[in-house]
Amino acid sequence: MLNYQHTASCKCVPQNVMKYIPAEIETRWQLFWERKKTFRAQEVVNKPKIYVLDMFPYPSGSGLHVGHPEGYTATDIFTRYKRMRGFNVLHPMGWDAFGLPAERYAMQTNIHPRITTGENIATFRRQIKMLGLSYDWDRELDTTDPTYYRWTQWIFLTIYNSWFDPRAKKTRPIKALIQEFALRGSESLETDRPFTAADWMKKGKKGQQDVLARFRLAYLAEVPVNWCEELGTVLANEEVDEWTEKGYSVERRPMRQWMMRITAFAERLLEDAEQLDWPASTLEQQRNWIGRSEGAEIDFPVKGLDKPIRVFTTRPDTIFGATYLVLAPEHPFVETVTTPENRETMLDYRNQALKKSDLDRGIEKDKTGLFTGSYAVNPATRKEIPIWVADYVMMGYGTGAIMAVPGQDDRDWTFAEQYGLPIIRTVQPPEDFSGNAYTGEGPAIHSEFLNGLDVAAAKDKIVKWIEQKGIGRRTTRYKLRDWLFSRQRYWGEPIPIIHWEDGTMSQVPEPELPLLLPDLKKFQPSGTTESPLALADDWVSVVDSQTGMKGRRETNTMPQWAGSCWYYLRFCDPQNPEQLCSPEKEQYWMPIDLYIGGAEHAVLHLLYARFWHKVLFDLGYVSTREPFMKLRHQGTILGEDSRKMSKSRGNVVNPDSVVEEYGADAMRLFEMFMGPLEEMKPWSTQGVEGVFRFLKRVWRLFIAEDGTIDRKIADVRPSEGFERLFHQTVRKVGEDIELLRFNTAISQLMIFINEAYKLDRKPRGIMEQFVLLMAPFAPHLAEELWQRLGHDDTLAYEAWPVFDKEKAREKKVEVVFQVNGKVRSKIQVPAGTTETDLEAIAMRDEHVRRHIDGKRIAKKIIVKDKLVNLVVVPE
RNA sequence: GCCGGGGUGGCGGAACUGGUAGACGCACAGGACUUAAAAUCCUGUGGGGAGCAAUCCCCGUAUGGGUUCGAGUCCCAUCCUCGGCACCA
Repeated sequence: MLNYQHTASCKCVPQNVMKYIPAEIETRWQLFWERKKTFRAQEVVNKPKIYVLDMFPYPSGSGLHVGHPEGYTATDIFTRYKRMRGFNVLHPMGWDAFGLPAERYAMQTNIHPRITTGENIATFRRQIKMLGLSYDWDRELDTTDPTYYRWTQWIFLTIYNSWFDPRAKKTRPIKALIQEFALRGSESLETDRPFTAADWMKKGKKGQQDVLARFRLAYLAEVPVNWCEELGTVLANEEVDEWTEKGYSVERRPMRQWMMRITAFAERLLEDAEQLDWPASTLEQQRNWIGRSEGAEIDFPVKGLDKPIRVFTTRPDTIFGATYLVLAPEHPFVETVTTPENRETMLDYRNQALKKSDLDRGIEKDKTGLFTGSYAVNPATRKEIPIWVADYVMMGYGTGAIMAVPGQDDRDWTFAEQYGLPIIRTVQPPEDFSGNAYTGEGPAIHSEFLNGLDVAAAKDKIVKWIEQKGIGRRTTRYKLRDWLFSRQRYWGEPIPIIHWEDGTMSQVPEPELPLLLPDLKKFQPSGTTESPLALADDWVSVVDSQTGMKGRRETNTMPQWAGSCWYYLRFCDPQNPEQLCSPEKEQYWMPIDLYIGGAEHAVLHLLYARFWHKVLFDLGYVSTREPFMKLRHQGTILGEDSRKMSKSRGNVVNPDSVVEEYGADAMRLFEMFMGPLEEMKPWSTQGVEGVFRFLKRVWRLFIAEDGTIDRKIADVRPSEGFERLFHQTVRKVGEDIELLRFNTAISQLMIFINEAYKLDRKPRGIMEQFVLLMAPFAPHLAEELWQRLGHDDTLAYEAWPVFDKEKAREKKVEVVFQVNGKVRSKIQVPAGTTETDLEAIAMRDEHVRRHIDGKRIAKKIIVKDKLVNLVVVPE
């Protein structure tokens, strides 16, 4: 049944073609594959599955870059190999097509982004098809297609309608929380503002929504954002660098924005990452980004105030050295603790700090700060310590307040020196220590009951003390912040929310999805901080048909990451009109067995997608904890001058011209032969010529000058040596593909060809099998040869050659004779020659004798099939 | 500064759990074919030295140490480089 769609033969082969002309062969086979749907994945069948995914591209106006085919070819080789090994392969491609460039182009030309996006996709599709990649094109998808973004919106609503239950460490429907509040209030949940069931009922719709917003996984909040005036949009912290590098400026301002509560998943994102087969550096980056740190929260009473200042520290053991407190400028206590005479300068200082982004604050080396005029009490020493405000403390991390311990912290030391604040060491530095703050290990000093304890023990003891006194507790904090989800753009998924005039909001009812983007007559920024959608009056204004209440649609759209957060799920069931993906198909195909894409997505895409996946997992829509089991990055391809490719340097290589000149097979082969997949490596035109020459050699080995199969390929028995090489080649190529080491697999194919050239008669059976080995790498050439060898079906599902371990074994091996570790002689012996025999041969060897004569043999090391090493000493 | 990856011929890169360093390709040189060139095929090619020669000797995987019969591979220190993070308390 499997091959029924492949059995028709292609009748259009011009049998007289004798030269290797890639353009001719390649277009013909690409057409064949397309017509026969050769690479269509089968629906759930009783066959091992494998899901191999490329990170889908943003179809930019400049077309495919040579970096794209690198990863795509790698997965293509892998999947073609797996098909031949009997796997049901899912290998799809699609377009991450929402994005700022199309919108900016629309603003300049007033051409709808849908049109430019469509054109760009057409270019990308053509270029990708020209490489002969074995995608199942029936599953092609486009994030800007309403039938796709309908489900992006659905997922948004699902997230909006969920909360994270810290007791179960799990996502639950918001309905469950509403029920709980109605029944028991907030009693079993930790919250700043607790309430009873009765309170809840009295709150009213708006009041209840405000409470729920504090729990929903998607929520609106007033947050300081990175606003880019030229782009007319906010940017996520992660995106700021990208745009500032391009020369855009970003300012800090508070805005009401949609956020996603990714922080609730920090621990799980960290924990579950341990199971993943990902590059160490990527896991490390994610760990870094999440930034877990263990420590304690401690309350410091404020003189003349009934509320204490709560600080977070990872070094509670140093509390006896806490000689002052520092609040972030944004800290809510700043106004209350600042004494009237300091008020004016303080407000001034705060306003300045607010304008700076975290980035700017980081760049400034000098620390600035102001004394508030108030004092707190160090609960350990019971001494009064001054409260300062300084912008080296960030509101977004910990509690936005620190206990400053200059003796053990470099930043605090610098600040303390600058403002003449006391410094007390509470950890004894080693005698030879000459620095300022000492952050290393050592016994506690000046710390009363902690004295003598090492850091870990002191931490333990002081935390117990703090908890006993009820002034704090052990906690874990994360650097990870909630994900700023809204963008002031037109070309993105509309957020399906309506804001009503009574201050409440509601979601667009599910049957009304997709909420389509309105057509705009003119593409221009709204002129306010809203997206251009605000200009579409008809679209924005809504009236509730039942109550007549007026409302406005949410005008923010989703970030580009949204569509790529779940596309891998849609590929499993791309046309399903009822569900984002049927559970049956999801269970069959997921998780992704191999995912290849750029390292630049190490934190952004890969973290966001994992987050959404976990929400969907908790709610039962997906069956795996993690989406991407094995991840690899392709290395950057540099220009021929070993520098980054860029238009300004004029070293950009265009895939179109490479394919035109050498063909897709040569392009594929070269990109794989350049070096290890993950490494950065320079382009080389001569290298392309080298692999092109190899392909021509393969061609000429099979095809005689008159275009028929070369008569040297005949039904003869292979020599033992050639047969051995063949079996070794099958083994090596198979192993290397499994390990994604394509460069060494190709070199083995070259070795085989070099040997085959030396033969007068080439055994047909082996040569045909060799064509199959070539197929994943140079599929067009392989198909062509396969057909000319008399097969009338595609080789895509031919069984991968098997090797015989016995036949691959070398019968003779070279053994080296060393004297004192230096190679003095080499001989050929039958494999398996015993140690005793080896020793005897070595002792007779004239080269060996020359070096041992007149000396005493102190030691003999003999390794079978490898070497004999004689250690001699002067007599 | 911290974390992670990596330094191998003229170049891209090979080298299994420590066991012949430089596979394969590029470039280069010589030869064959050709009127000639291109293409193609064959041979050679880490550096230095001795010899008419077959051959032999020394050095060599960033640097300096160490472990070992034996180190590109393991350990320590240093230098360089790429990537990430960076007032994260």
